[in-house]
Amino acid sequence: MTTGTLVPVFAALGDETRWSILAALGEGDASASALAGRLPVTRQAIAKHLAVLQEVGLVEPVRVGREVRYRVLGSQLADTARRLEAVGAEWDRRLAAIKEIAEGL
Amino acid sequence: MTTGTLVPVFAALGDETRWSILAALGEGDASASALAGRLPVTRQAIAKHLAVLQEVGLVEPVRVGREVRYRVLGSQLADTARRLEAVGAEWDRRLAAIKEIAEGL
DNA sequence: CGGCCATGCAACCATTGGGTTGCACACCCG
DNA sequence: CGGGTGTGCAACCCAATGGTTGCATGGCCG
Repeated sequence: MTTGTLVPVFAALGDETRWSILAALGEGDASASALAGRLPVTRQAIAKHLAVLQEVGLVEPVRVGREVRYRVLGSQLADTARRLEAVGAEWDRRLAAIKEIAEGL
Repeated sequence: MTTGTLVPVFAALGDETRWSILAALGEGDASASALAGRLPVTRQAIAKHLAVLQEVGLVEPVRVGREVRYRVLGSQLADTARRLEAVGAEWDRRLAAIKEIAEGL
């Protein structure tokens, strides 16, 4: 049910490079070029990654002079975590109920 | 840091079809063939998905007679959720600290 | 104990997607 | 005000992957 816009977020989180970007941003906002300096990929590749991260709301652009810094949004991560936990709990609950019925209790 | 074996789980969760499979399993264990009955994909496709879901520990095979039912493991989902939340909280904390410094407080 | 039914494996196809190079543009700083 | 620096856009490449069909296999159930 609560599957809504959740899947794209996981798709975004299912890439190692994206995590390095997020980790780097976790130490302070940075531009695509700056990130390209400390990661083993091109600036353009990073730009693409930042685009998908922004699209799912995990990151936010901030114009500073002529560059565009990106800020990681931990709150979105926390939100996703909560929704994920809810789904898992629901399945556990339902399966427990089924198991009880199956065991004839 | 805690990036360990987390990414593949998200990659697995980043697919709509896989979620339908998980949702279906959430209503009770089922075999690949049974799932193929209620989903608009081939049995073989489902088998592949079940393989990747099993590999990241989101699902568990259970032999029943000559068929192989699959059980969804909500606990793994809950665990993933907790780890995700921890990472998000960490980033938020660090960024808050940076912000304070930047503001010269 | 024989046939049916579910599984497993393999080859193949099309699309997505991460990555690159190259170029155009825009903007700020000196 | 001019050139370097940072962005954006486009074309292209290759590997991964979601999906299919087809066939082989193997184990229950009647």
